[in-house]
Amino acid sequence: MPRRSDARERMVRSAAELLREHGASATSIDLVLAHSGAPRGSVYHHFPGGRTQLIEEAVALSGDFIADLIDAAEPLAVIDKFFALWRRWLVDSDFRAGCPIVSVTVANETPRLAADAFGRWTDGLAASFAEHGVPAARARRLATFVIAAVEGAVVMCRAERSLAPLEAAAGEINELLTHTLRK
Amino acid sequence: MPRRSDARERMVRSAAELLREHGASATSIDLVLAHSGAPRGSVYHHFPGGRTQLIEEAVALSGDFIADLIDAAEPLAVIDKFFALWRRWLVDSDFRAGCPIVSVTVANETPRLAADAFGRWTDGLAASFAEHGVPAARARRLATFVIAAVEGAVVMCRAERSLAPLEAAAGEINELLTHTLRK
DNA sequence: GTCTATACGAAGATAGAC
DNA sequence: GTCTATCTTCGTATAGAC
Repeated sequence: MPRRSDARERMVRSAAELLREHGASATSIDLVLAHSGAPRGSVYHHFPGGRTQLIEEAVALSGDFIADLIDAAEPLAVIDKFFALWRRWLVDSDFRAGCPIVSVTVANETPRLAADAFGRWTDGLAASFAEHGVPAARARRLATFVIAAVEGAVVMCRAERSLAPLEAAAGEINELLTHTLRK
Repeated sequence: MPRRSDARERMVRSAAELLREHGASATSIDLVLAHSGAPRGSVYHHFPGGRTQLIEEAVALSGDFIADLIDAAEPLAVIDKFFALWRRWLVDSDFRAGCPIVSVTVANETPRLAADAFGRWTDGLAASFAEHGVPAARARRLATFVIAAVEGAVVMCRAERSLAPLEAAAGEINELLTHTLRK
């Protein structure tokens, strides 16, 4: 028995995982409880805002996690880590899990927080490109493009149950960046 | 009053539209009925397979629609039509509607038909690239990459309520293709 | 912080009348 | 082809005891 309950944190983490695997509308309180093992009785104690608050916190957590991953110096190293993360999530879930931010966006839930996450990722990647000789405007366009390509590739990987689309994106993007970044 | 009922077709079209705007899990029979104006009483007459069959037909219809659009000769013309379609769908829906195939994929509904749709789009685009001097293997990788980038950009556009991500993808892709295709 | 009980609506699906 | 129940399950949310 934990010294103090960690049910709240487990619920947020479960919600984030369920968003990735089942989509936003299917991520119900019941499913989160079953997945996290948290007790029903304290849901509205921990989340007075109900399901909405729970989803919002899961989106914020997921956005932060990837934003932190992107905040590194070397652009090509950042890209590598980015692709490695998606490769792992896809394979570990047998191609059932994708991006939680995409899940809430296509369900038109928490659009504000989704835009926030995409914005921070873009900022981080663009800064990394800019530090390596790419003009600011192009750096931002390139960062947006890279994130879009990866997100789209992840969706295609899930449908096709194969890493091929992600590897296609990795190949094309590496080639593009090799020619664009100042060495 | 129509000579024979067109309720069935209206339901499939409504389902496709609702998939784009509300996601797969939220596209309920009730919502389709309200949107299409079709009568409740004949749902299981037209769709003995219930909601599953209705969603499947909507996915197939949407997949066909875009596959037909892609089956054109000139690669750059195809890309232009592809981007124009998404631009229009995003703006006309005030950034609330995206790709129905993405919707069913992130909800893990009808994965077979989703893979089918992506596959046909990829085939069409790759064939177009190959006819213009791109080696077969690269043509396929490039086609996958382009579709992934567009799909990801559409999701980002919805979150940010802006066409910027789609225009970033359009710019980068046009540049890439200009250098890759045989003139 | 956690429990049980409960209210209420929406969902998918079926049965039988017309 | 369309109608009106009706069944069952699941969803969010609240109330009050412990």
